[in-house]
Amino acid sequence: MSRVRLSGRESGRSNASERGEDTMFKTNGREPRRMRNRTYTADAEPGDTVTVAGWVHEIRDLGGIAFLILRDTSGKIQVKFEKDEMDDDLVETGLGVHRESVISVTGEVAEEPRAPTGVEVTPESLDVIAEAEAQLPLDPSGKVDAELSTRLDNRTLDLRKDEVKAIFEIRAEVQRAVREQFRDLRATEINTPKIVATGTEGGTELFPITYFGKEAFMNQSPQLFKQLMVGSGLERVFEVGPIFRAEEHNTPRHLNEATSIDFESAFIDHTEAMDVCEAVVTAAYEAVEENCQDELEALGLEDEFEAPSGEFPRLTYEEAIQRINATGELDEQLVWGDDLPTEGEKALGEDVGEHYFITDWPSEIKPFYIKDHDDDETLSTGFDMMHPNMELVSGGQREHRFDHLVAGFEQQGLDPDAFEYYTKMFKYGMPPHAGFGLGGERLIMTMLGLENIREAVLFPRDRQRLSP
RNA sequence: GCCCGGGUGGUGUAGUGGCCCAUCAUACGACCCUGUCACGGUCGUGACGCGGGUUCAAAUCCCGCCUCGGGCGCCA
Repeated sequence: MSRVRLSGRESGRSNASERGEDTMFKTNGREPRRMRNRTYTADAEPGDTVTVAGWVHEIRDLGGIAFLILRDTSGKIQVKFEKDEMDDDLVETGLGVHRESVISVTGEVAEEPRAPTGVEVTPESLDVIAEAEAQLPLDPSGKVDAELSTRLDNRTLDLRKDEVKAIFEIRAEVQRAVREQFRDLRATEINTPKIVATGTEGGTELFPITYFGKEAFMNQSPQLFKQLMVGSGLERVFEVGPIFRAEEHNTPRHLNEATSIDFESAFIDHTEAMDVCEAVVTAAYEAVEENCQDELEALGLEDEFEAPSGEFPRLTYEEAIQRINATGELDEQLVWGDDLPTEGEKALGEDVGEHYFITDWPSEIKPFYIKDHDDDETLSTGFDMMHPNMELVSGGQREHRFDHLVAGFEQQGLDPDAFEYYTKMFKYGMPPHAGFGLGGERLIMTMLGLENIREAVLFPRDRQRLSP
């Protein structure tokens, strides 16, 4: 039986124990003495005398002998109590703690084939650092399920479960890979304001706030700011950051605070933006496949997980509605100009069976800042990138010509003056540019087959949830 | 915003008018058990979201409220 290993650490990421001793509790000389030489359970080697610290996962008392399973971020280790041969106080303390209490145990590690991980610790001393209450609001050992709502109310305990922790390790890896891919493409990471004076499009619901007595809003997208930056000396930028939407929807795929992965570049067109989009999503999958095998295993996905290979099919809007109509899944046939209903998206996704783009949308159903085709102004350069189950990305070539931009505002019933901070920069040399916004949580959700987008956020904000 | 469906011990559930001072699992408490690994065994503690109504009788039916989930619309 193989030992529980430190998640992901052996696959290229830095490992404290490889650099020498555990540094986590050594860098600060003011840490309690007993923490300085703490050893991760996964690093406890037979013959060593170690101090391991973590949570009491389970106690199995067989009478004359008892086992305490101690869990930390690296895995679990068995602590053995032989009652006749050990100090009574030590036994009483060790076996008297409630599950999920934090303890530290110092003792010798021995090879033991009968132990779950092949090694076990015989305690010489034991400290109860933080006792947990007897009744827990959810069961971190996973023997009894908890509903999502209960889990979100008790996220700390929820993330003591390997399969939940794995989602966020993977999320971190996705964000790392995405940043690396953007950096490889010479894009500069930027951070734009989340408190703004005006919305991006005006149509979508915004969260109003008071800003020193003035009306302000939480930003629903970095769209306008990232466009302003392609005209700057940076030329090509990306941002991974929060967006806020006040829509009162109640679905497993919407959040009121979400993470948007945004990209925008000067001197590229919408087809090149699609190339970047494809590269970024593929890079995220490949990084997870390469560096997160333990996490995929914890989620039971080790066999089925597969990075997309090759190019994503690019369907025009017209082809898309024809294919949807051909599936016969919809009661009414779609006609040119219709937005794609959820049911249609699903039918098409099933038909295509992989990530794909929908291009050449009718101009009228795409936002004003998306450029129309030069040879056909009824056709937009806007594109969506779809996972078979849902929309992940929206992007396009942007309107960089001042006159056309202002006309677009007016056509959508927006007051160009309210956006003067934005439009005026189009008078001083704005290059042609394109980009996209990718829903970070939707990427994680579809990648891991999560049933609810809230599972991809530590502390989701939805229509009814404002805390924790 | 419109529509639909839920809320039963700490947690997850069974229970569609009387068989329910409510089922099962897990947790918790006590006791037994020297190799467990979802340890096992015996006993015990613990719940019908809130308010009102119908009825001889309500967890169960009705109304309001609170709360959770979902469908549609919408969605960078």
